[in-house]
Order: sequence, then structure tokens, then C-alpha cells
Amino acid sequence: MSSKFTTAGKARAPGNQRVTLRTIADVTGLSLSTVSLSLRGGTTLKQETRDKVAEAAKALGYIPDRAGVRLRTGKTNVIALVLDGAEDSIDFARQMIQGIGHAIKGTRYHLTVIPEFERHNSAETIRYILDNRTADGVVITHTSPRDKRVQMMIDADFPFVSHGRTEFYTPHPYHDFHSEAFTAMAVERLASKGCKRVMLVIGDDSTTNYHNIVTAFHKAAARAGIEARILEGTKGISPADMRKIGLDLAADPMRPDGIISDSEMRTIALVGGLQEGGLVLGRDLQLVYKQTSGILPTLFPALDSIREDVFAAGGELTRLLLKRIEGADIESLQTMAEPQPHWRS
Amino acid sequence: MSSKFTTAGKARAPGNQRVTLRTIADVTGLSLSTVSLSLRGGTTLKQETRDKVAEAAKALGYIPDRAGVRLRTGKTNVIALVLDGAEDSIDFARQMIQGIGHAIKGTRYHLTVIPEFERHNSAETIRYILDNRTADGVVITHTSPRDKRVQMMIDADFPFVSHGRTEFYTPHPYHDFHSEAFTAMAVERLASKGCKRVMLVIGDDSTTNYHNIVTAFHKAAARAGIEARILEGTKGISPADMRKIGLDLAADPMRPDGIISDSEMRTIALVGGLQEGGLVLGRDLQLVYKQTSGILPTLFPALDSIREDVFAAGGELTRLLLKRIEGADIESLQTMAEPQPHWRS
DNA sequence: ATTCAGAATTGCAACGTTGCATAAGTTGTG
DNA sequence: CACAACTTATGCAACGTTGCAATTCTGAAT
Repeated sequence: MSSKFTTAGKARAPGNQRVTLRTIADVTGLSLSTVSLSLRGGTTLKQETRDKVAEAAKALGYIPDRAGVRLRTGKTNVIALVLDGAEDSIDFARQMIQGIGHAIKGTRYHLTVIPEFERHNSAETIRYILDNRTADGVVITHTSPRDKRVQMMIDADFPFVSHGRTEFYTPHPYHDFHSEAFTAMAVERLASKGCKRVMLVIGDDSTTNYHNIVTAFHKAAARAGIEARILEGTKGISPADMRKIGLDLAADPMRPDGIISDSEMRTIALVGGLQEGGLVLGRDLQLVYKQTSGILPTLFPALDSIREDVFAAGGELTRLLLKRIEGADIESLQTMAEPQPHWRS
Repeated sequence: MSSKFTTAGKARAPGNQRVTLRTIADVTGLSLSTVSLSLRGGTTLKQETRDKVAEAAKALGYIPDRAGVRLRTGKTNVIALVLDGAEDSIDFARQMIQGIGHAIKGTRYHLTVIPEFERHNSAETIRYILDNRTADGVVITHTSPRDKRVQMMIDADFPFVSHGRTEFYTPHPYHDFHSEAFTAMAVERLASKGCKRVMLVIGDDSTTNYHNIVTAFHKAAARAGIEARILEGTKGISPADMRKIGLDLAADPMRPDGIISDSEMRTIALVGGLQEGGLVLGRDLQLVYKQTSGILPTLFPALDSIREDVFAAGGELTRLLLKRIEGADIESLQTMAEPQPHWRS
């Protein structure tokens, strides 16, 4: 069990120089090149040599210098997450980051996060990443049908993966929540509860997601034979205004008997208003919402929801991206996440 | 207005090599060293030379190579955020990241985020950062009185800043929410509303924050002449159980007439239970909670709260850390954030 | 013209790594 | 014993940057 390289025990003793390939070369009596080659799994080396190097590296606690590798190879071993400022989906950022973090655990990759403060700057952000060689690949979220960022990275042939599909002709890696399935499920659920007039509450009309949901909504409503209505103008609406809408709805005799909400933030505000208006959800009005955080189930334990697992999405996006960086075939890097219904009662 | 270096117009034209110091040297006819020196503001250079270099660099769109700089100087130009997995404070991660992101905007720093999945691994995380030279400095949150991570970084003389104070003898940079002021404000508010029996609902007892609040709570209650009680055992409690507690309290004739809650997640669950139990907050029971996200004010517009601005905290932590990295005197790098009360009606 | 001080610029080495071309070492063959 | 044909190991250059020691230039004083 004991190592041949006894100095190694105190590998990180104070005053010690950093352990580099040079150190290992000196200790083993091999050349720098050999050590480097060996550590990278050079098959032309004698097994004995490889073992010797591996042992010394381990004993000395060798960790490849990122700057050295990066300078020489151009590989940053970093992936970048462009963090959208949207707050619709509560806890989205944290879960996404955790998901990515979990997926890169044990790899040589680090995660750098680039917050986006204003959506219209998105091109700038990508340009920065491209110009500065910040990362080997990028994860973007809240993708739109003809997303500028996607276009830029396709043009630059730069590895990326989007959370959300696009309408570009050139294929690219993506992972997306199956919004159409979500919508169909929600409509069917409401229909099965006897709803006749269903309203869809949906926000950011710039995302692909929006279009998918709206289309699927009309289709599903027609199929179920119920009246479909969309609450317009909720893009960037304040919670207070959303609450007001709920309050007004509660007082409206012509109000819908079923609601589908795809944003947690808006759901909270809307339900707040509805309840303040005296409605009892599940009795006076049915509602299905898209759930991503643990908060809403706590808050509204009796409400139906359909879950999107953002943590899992982060993991999947990362796996796709890493494969893309390694040069995998793009057609194989497009996956969907199935909605998970949680019906109450 | 037009540049002397007309080739520069298409700086990023396809096929062009990356612009390095060498490129600028060739274009200006100066030596590599001179260009490097000039760009770093070498004062021994003729003004004319400096202008020439600056102009060329700009025209060519020169961006220093991070790997080159890092290899040569050891500076990573990265700061790392260790992201605690706690969910008590809704939207904490996102706001913290945005705050840091905003503060490093325009600097050469990048932000890498290292999610922590289990609190007891915190030493490993820090060791990793130290061993891998991941960053020039670290931001940690959810600090405890004798935080292992703090101890490690002090020992290694590694730049860091903590969100939260510690009890170490050796001073270190921190920025902290003034929990004592928060608690005192909350108690006084409840007292002024006529409360006689106040209960404190508080979670993670490993943080310094916890101790500060508990101590301040007893002190403030004594001063106000009211009965103080602490709800024990809520560390890591599930929202469902917390809700149950609220429900039970509602039915308890001996229940407190005022509640202070320092966690948004627990506030939501607790209030849910209290309301389900038929209580009307503000009438049957007073409550003050610590607010960090925009969600609770939407949800409970009538409830008193005291706000901690996490975005601002992220910014402040970053400023302190950067100063620390630049070698500022530590005593000057300890700041507090004042609570912002939002009393309703 | 020569010397000299100071101003301005430059060459060199190094940071840690990898890829390629080359050099040794080893066996087998005629 | 020479030579081919492997197998195994190494030297060198380069990635882009910076710090230092050394060089060249300038102009004034002798």
C-alpha cells in the first residue's frame, strides 16, 4: 500500500512548489513529454511506465493546470449558462444551476454563469462569450422561434444547447419541455371536470414555448369541444395587476369555469385575486398550473398541477452540450421532457 | 476619425487569426514587450507610442487572452460563488447571482458558480477551489459561527468574503444582514400592535444568523415586556409539516398573538395552515416576516414584512471581495445591511 | 567628436501544457 | 553482423502573456 515516493505524503506542505508535470518527471526520472503522454493515456507507452507515472501523479496530488491546458489546446473546460432575468418560473435559476452542477460533477468542467439583465442585450452577451472565448459551450434558456443567440452561435459554429426549440432550418441541440403535451393534458383534465369555458393565462409571447402552447390550446379545446379563450396582455404584467385581474374575474358572471396557467408567478397572483374575490378553487372554478418549484404545492395543496423538472432539464442540457462539444451528431442531441401531471383528489 | 490601420475594419473577418499582442506589435512596428507594457499603462513609454498602441488595439479589437494572462500571472480573473442548497429564502440564488453579475459588469472578472449539494461537504468544495486554483476569490453564504470553510480559507490566506459574520478571532471580510435590527424592529412592531405573546419561527440553527436572531429576540421581548417563545425543531422541516403546525396553532386557544418568521418558505407554509385553520391574519393574529423575494408581498399584500435586499448584498459582497483581492485592509471590508421595514396600514 | 545620463524600447525567459518529428532501444531476419 | 521493423521514449516548439535585465536612442555637456 505504501507509495514508493515517500515525499508525497506531504504533497501540499507549506513552501512546496506546485506539482506540475515537471515534478512528476523529476520524481520518476522520465521526461516531461512521456509523463504528459502517459497521463493522457498514450498507448505507445509500456505498461510499467504508465503505472509508475500514474502512481507518482496520485501520490503527489497532481492536478493539471487549467491555464496551461487552455493556452495550449484552446479548451477552456468551462460551460456557460446565460441566465435569463425572467421570474415567471420560481426557483428556475437555482434548479437549473443545480442540475448543471450535478451533471458536471466529476468532470473537468466548471460552470460560469452570465446573468442577463435585459433581454434585448442577448446578442451582446453571446458576442462577449464568443469574442472572449469564455467557454467551450453555452446553455441558453427561454428560447424564441428565431432566437438571435441561436443564430449567432450557429453562424459561428459554436457549441450550444437551448432549453427550448426554434424554427431554424439548421438543426441544433436542444432539450425542451413538451408544452403541447402539457397543454393537452391540462385541457383534458379541465374538460373531464366538466369545464365548458377554459381560459389560458400565458406570458412571454417571445418564446417558442408560447406559440406551442397557444396552438396546442386551440387544438385541444376544439377536440374536447369546449370554448377557448386566451388572456392577452400579461407579458411583463405586475403581480399586483395580475391579482387585480383575478379579483375582477371573481366578480364577473361570465368568467371561465376553468383556467390554465403556465407561470408560477402569475398563478400565485391570480389565485390570490380569485380567492380574495371569494371564489373557492376546485368548487367555483377549476385550475391547472405548470409547476416547477416546491412552493406552489405547499401553497395550494388542493390544486391540480403539471410539473416540469428543471433540475433534470439542467442535467439533460449539460449532457447534450458535452456531447456536442465532443463532436456528436447533432440530430441525436434533441430531446423532450414529458410533463408530469399531479392531479389532486 | 478614420484609423490609420485600415485593415482593422474587418478585424474579425473569417480566416483571420486571433488578434494577440503579436498582431499589434506587427501592425505598429513595435516590439511585443512594448505593446504589452503599453497596454498595461507603462509610464516609461512616450505618449505618442502609447497612443499608437491603444489605437491599434482598439481598431483590431484586441482582447487579452485569459489563458495567457493566467498562466503567466496566476490570476484567474474569476470569482466563485458557493451556492448553498437551502431553499428557505425564495429566489435567493438568482438575486445573489444577479447582484454579483451586476457588480462585475465591466470588469475582467467572470463568475463561476459551484453548487453545494450537501452542507456537510462544504470542506470538500473549498478544498477543490483551493487545490484547483479555480478562482481569485470566493463568496460564501449561510455562514456559521465557526464555519469550516472560513477557517480553511483563513488558513490558506485565500481571499474570500462571507455573507454572514463568524466568531473567529482573525478578522475577515464579510457583509451581513443586520438580523438583530430586524428582530428588534419586528418585536417592536408587534408590541405596538398590542401583542403580548410573541413566537419566533426560525430555521437553520447552524448559521450565525440564527444565534443573532434568538439573542436579539429575547432581549427585545424583555425590553418590550412581552412573552417570548421560540418554535423549536423547524430545521429542515417539510412545508407540509410546517403547514400542519399552522393548522394546529389556529386551533390552539393558548396560541401566540404575534409571530415573527425569518424564512419565506416557512412563512408561506405556516400562513397557509393558519388560514386554513380559519384565522385572519392582521385581525386574529399579527405576523411579521423577513422578505427577500417578490412573491410574498404578492401573496400576502396585507402582511407586515422586513426586507433584505439580496441583489444589493451580492453587489456589496463582490465589491468587498474585489478589494480584498487587491489587497485592501481587511478591517475596512466588513459591512452590514440595514433591514427595510414595510408596514402595511 | 566624445562622453554620459536619462528616456525609451526591446530580448529573453518563464508560466504548464501538448503534438509532432525524431531518437533510442529491442527483436527478429537473412 | 548488418539491417529492417517495431516498440518505447524524448526534444523541441508553440500557445499568449509579463517582468526584468539589457540595449538603443536622444540630446546636452564637455
